[in-house]
Amino acid sequence: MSDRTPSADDAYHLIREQILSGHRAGGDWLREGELAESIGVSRTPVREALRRLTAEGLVHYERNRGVQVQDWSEHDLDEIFSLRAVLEPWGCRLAAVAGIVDVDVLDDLATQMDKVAPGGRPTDVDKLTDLNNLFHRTILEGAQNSRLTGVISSVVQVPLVWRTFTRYTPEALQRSLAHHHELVAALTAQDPVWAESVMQSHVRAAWHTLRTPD
Amino acid sequence: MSDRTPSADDAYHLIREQILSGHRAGGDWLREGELAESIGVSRTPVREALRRLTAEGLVHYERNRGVQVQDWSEHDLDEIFSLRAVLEPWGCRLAAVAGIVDVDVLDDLATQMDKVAPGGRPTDVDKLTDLNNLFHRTILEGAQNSRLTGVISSVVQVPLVWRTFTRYTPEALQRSLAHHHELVAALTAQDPVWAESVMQSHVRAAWHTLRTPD
DNA sequence: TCAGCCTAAATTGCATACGATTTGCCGGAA
DNA sequence: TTCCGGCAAATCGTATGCAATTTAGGCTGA
Repeated sequence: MSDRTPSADDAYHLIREQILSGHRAGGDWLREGELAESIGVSRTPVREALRRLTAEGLVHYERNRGVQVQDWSEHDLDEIFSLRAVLEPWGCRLAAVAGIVDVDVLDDLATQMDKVAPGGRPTDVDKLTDLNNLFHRTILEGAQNSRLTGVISSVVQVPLVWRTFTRYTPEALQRSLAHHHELVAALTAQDPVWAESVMQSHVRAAWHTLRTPD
Repeated sequence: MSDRTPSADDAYHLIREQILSGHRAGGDWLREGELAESIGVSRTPVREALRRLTAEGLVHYERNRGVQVQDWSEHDLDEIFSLRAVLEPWGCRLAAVAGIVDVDVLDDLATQMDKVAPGGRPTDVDKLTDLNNLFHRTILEGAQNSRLTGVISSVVQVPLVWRTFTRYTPEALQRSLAHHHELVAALTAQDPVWAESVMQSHVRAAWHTLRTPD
């Protein structure tokens, strides 16, 4: 009961992590046998993990052929961000109206992000990513619609989007960080229109930032 | 190669059908052994089906305890319809702009629904349900955003919503059928504002219809 | 009577084995 | 050389068996 193996949805988390981090590239085949061996379990739990990832859209499944990591085009990015640009501002407005978001937590997250990326130059992208995802999720939870939260997170789980900040210029990142503080202010003021429009700017700015570089 | 068993994502479709049709009520436990025997396969493919259903939110999974059919409250209905009321009108607007929806197909579907429910009294609810789902899906596909389509269908797959028409009064159903024809007209005219607002009326009317009776 | 433990049945979690399908390679014929 | 058939290797799909966990019931003792 001490080193209890939570068991093999470890497999799920491990594989998922490898995909989101970009360690497994789009198009790579994921072989059940290989994964099972590397994780140290049998194929059964690996298959289970792969089916979960299939349902979430992170991998692509073909009967009798296996699964490969989904790969992502500019078109996918547009789909994702046009959807986000509708849903996140709406959720942010709902959160402002409901007024149950803990703005102190939010403010703390925004400040931590400032510290991790002084001058728009991140020192720890993983940390920044975690903080950012938590920030957005916290706001959405304030909208009191669990399906909204679920839908957005299912759509955002794409390497390119997940690791958004690896592609930001210092200027873009600083603007993004400023948006966070403005969101805190709008939510503190419980002004739904303000909150919605800042979030809309925030998402659309991110969209363009990811589209143009490279 | 003639009677090739497509195999046991049969299991998936069978179980899913039983849930959506209300044959398995919310809260019912789904035992792997029982399902396997009734379907005529081993537990392995049944487990796979159950995991898919878990990912889709149709059933609730607890480790070492099994899965039970998700049960649904009025609050779930509100979550679903408030989300639909944002997404479907938006998708409808996009479809009107894109102008690639085959309005003849749509018109045909709307007409078929009239015939299946003369005077707002359905003769075959399953047929009506199928036609309605296909109608909505066809419009959404015209929005050219596959994630939008996926997100909405994942949210709509709830017995209460899926079998919407079993709870309609003749008047409500007739209004719904009229909306369909108006949607065809708006999409034919390629008027995004018209299309969006009709769809918004359509969804919100459905919401209230499902909320009030009983 | 009732709380608590302890055992047995039911059920799930995982590993393994084997059949089925697909893929890649090799040789032969045009 | 190129195309095509066929065989072997790789890989997936499913069945089965056993270990681990949970649940239910009865028994004991206060």
